[in-house]
Amino acid sequence: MKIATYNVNSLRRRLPVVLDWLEKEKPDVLCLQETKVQDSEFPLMALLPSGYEITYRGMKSYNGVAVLTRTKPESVRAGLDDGGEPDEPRLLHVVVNGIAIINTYIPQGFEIGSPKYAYKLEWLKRLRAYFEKHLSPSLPVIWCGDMNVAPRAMDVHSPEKHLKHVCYHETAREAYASTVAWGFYDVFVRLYPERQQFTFWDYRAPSSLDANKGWRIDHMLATASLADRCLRADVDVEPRRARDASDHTFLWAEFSLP
DNA sequence: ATGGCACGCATGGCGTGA
Repeated sequence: MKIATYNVNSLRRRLPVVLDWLEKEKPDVLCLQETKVQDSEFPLMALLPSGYEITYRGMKSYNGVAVLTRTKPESVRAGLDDGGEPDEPRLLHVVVNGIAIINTYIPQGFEIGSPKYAYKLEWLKRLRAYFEKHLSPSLPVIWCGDMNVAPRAMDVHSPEKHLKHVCYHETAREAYASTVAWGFYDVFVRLYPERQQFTFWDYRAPSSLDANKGWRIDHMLATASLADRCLRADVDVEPRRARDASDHTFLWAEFSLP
């Protein structure tokens, strides 16, 4: 099973990139974040010819997640369900081939000390509670998406400059690590522990891609039994170089299923 | 040290992203 994750930064703007990549890579599952489109405006007609089943939850202007699957999901959930703000356009949980796939767009957090940053930390905590409530580390589970956290110093260019950045601050890394510790393994890191490989390069420094000044903030994690079955994973940088590119690119992984 | 670009929108500037 091949599964990929991609922050599109507007699905409508990125349709050619997404359709090209589906055609080229033929994943079984593609998780998208920042679709930036409310459900009534979702570009279904453009995507259906690809043959994928499409599950989506969006809102106007911001956020929004979607999951494309070869087969119809056996079940679908959206948002956190602890009685707080469900924030559906940031979490889709589908089950495909008996495997739970959780696609998240973790809040970015604006700046340290802001209410948005507190919300980010709380969101990661609530997500761990979600895993505890609905899943088990002994089951095959995949969690992927735009986590807005660079877990290690090597996951951001110039880490010393970004100690107070909301995607690298110690408290963000700790919050993320605490959710991961529920029972997940980063499959890219397991395969390539020493490799520096970013998934995001800022638009605002047009040279960021050529200078490789990026961040690894998009992640693919799996519970133990599944992580052991991940034989290949990689980041496809080419779509970041394309015309009208997103500021993120695709991360994918393959699992050999029993 | 600062800002830079892209996107969406009850759009002609602003909020948001990271």
